[in-house]
Amino acid sequence: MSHSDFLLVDDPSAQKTLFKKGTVLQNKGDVHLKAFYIKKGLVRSYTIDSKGKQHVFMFAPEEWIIGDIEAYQYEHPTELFIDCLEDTELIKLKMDHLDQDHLSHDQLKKNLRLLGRRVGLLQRRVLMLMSATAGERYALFLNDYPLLPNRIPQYMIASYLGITPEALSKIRGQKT
Amino acid sequence: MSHSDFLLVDDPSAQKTLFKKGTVLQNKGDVHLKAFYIKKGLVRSYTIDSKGKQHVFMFAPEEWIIGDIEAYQYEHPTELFIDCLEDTELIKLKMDHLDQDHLSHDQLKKNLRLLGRRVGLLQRRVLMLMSATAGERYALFLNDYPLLPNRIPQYMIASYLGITPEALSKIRGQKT
DNA sequence: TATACTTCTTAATTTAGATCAATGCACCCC
DNA sequence: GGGGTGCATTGATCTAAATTAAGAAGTATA
Repeated sequence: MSHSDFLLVDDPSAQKTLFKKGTVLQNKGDVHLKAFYIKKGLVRSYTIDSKGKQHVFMFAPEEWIIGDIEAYQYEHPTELFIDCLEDTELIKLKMDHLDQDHLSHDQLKKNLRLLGRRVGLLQRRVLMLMSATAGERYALFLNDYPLLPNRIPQYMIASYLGITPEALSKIRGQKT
Repeated sequence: MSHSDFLLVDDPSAQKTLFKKGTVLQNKGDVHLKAFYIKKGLVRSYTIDSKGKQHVFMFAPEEWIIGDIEAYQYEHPTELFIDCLEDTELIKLKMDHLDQDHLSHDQLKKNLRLLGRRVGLLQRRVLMLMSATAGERYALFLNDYPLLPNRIPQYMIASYLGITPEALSKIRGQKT
């Protein structure tokens, strides 16, 4: 599940930078988006719906890439906020690093594998959201990301799972 | 939203075939999976959960590609059934058509764009499943796929949206 | 034409999880 | 050290949608 096979971090257009916890990397409505390759730290993306409620779309720890591929592909302003949950060192990448002309055959193939894994992850998430109860969701999360729970506040995990913090708290309580 | 830019249908390894409505193209547990490019007709993929309930993962009408990229990427047997909702003419593709060595630079780039769109679609679906009410889900579906509802039984649309057929029926009733 | 599926609708009941509300703990900083 | 502010827990209520159950309407089969 690691993204360490992503080599484009050597891209000359890349700029490596350090951000404090809480820094907002992307706001809803932004255009000309970047993607972020996380060297160290933890970043998340989320939306705010019409009722003002936050929904975590994904977490990106070390070696992950985060960004709004949807907005890039369909060429509209992003719906996603992205911010740092920890002090984070990351590399900003141009979104078109995926399919730029100058990329080598091997780089394109690596990117295809990367995107394929992203599709796989999202497929699992969709099926989970359609069929799993709150308890099952948390179990799947623990299974998929055994190291993350210690680093993320529970209300954000709940948001990622599509349940309320209260519901998650109850599940964890009765699970002993 | 069309996939007409997918040119690999000229792949010499491709075999074009005709299937009757109801034909099962893929069973849960299958390995060595194919992908299917739909020339004419309508195909769907779905899972059956632990309680025996079906969940439609996606519909593929003309010019779409369907297959289990998740199982291919992570190299395990598929969870998805795939079957024909109409008499269907399709082209079977090897799964590694995505990143095969012999592909040209342009073909790789086309495939990247294709996968990028798939990621975008799934992102929207995830956010929808996390935040939208039953009514909102149906409205989004009508908006995204204005032509499909006439071709698909309502209980399958409900399944795709993550709601029951009864709930969808009520929504449609009071929407006049 | 009759018979049997399949799909859709409608209504009564139940339930998982949301919402609302109160309390308890940690950390912060000033 | 005292007073916030943010987060987790617990319990009481509420609600959207699931479940259950019946029947209606359409379509295919024989």
